[in-house]
Amino acid sequence: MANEKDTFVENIADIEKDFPQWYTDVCKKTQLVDYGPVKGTMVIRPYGYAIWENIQHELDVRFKATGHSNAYFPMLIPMSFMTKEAEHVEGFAPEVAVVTHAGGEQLAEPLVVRPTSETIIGNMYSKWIQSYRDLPVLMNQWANVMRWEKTTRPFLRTSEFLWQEGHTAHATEEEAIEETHKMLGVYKEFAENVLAIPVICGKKTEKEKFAGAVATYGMEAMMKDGKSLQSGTSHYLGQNFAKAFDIKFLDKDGTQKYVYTSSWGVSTRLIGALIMAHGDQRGLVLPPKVAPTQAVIVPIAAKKGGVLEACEKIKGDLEKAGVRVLLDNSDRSPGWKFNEWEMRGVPVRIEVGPRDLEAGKVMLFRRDRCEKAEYPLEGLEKCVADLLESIQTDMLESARAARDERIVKANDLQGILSAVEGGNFVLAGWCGCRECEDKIKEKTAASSRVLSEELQHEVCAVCGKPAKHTVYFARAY
RNA sequence: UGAGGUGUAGCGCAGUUUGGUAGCGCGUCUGGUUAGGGACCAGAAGGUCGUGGGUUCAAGUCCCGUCACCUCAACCA
Repeated sequence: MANEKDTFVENIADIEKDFPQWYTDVCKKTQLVDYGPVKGTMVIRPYGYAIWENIQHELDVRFKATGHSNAYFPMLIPMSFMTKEAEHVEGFAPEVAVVTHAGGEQLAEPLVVRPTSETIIGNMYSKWIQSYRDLPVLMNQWANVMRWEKTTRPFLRTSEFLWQEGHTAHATEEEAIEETHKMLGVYKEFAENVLAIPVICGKKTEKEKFAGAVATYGMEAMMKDGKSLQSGTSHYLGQNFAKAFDIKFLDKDGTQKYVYTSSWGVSTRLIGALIMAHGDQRGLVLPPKVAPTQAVIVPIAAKKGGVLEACEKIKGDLEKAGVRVLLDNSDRSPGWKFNEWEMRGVPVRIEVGPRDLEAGKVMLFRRDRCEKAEYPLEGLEKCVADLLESIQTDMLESARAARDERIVKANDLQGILSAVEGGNFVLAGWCGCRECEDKIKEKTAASSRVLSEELQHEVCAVCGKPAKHTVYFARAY
């Protein structure tokens, strides 16, 4: 519960100065999340979990529309599975948790708590896939995974987190690559239309690629302080896991072939992205499509005749119109409620008092712009529904405008450094070599996020040799 | 894992320099008046200062150890 005055900072510029602190304060004060008793774990509280449920729902609709089915695979993976794909085991070895004892005895083979499920799913796919008729296999799993991170932050990096991981197997390379791109496209559409977060998608460099993948594509979102958050990934795995797990099928031409696989995922980190992409000095700003409560009704002078009754009626009407609505009839003062629900990011507030009712009006407040205006009581459902819709699109537009303002070009190391220090994404030329990528990281603390689709530079910002790519560089969470 | 910081009432903090019996604000509880931006009045409860040891007549305060949390860096969804 919020006690003292919860204005997190005085003005929006100050958010950028002390953004990490602002972020942890918001997470706790708005009752999204709490720390668990085991270090690095988080408890997602009902308000936070409700956002996750809305995210799950919106994604499930999209996954089903693209032909995918949900399934569930075990959390415990035999150690021997993890070691079958060389790059994969090397990439994940430092952060896996291992079960060595169970049932009061030491296990003959230790079990790994899944950091991701490519291996155990590969193992099952090898049994399920025999013929070209079995392909493609298009599955998704909603699950928890565990990665023993050294330092943690709510939603952005915790030892255990919730996610979905899609795993598909295809007869041909083209089809698997197409799937990889298609799902990245699904993520992009979802991020922009549901989360109202504009994203930059593209291929990751070798250095940033998933352990065991042939190619990794990422979705990067800009946070209010200009840093980037990797919000989703889609991997083309080639035949790496097919060969490691012996996933073969008999093709039409009568020969045995390895399948081509893909995997893709987004996690509860998206909740962190929502907070950091839209939040302001008053706290959360949630886009209507994922807000647990889309409209809150605050009665004024509730004891006076008719006020509470009118609120109940408005609530019923809105519910009928499909709006997630809450009537706050607790005995707090109205001002307290205004601040509380603003802090928790509810998109629309409906103020109902005796004076309004007399005039046949109510006051609507929209959280994204902090604007208040009178609306007629008659036909209010329609007004609220329309308002929610415009909040949704306005949030995306203003986030996009803010982001585009902060994408700049640079031609050398100094240019990259001053740009990222100003909280920008930087487009710079790159020759393609690991040394230059490392040097940028070392000198500017910015990492390569994704490759731009078009080549916009002639030379590498570091070595001056001809540029092979234009790359988005940014400091990242 | 490297560097820095913080642990005192449910929450946020002061007190530590210069040792002398534990303070403030918010919240909570009781009663009442209120209500259009975190209301007001009156009363009450609540902590031995993260933790272990040491110095001292006396330790929240000084010394040594230890744990937890936070920030930055490194690593990652």
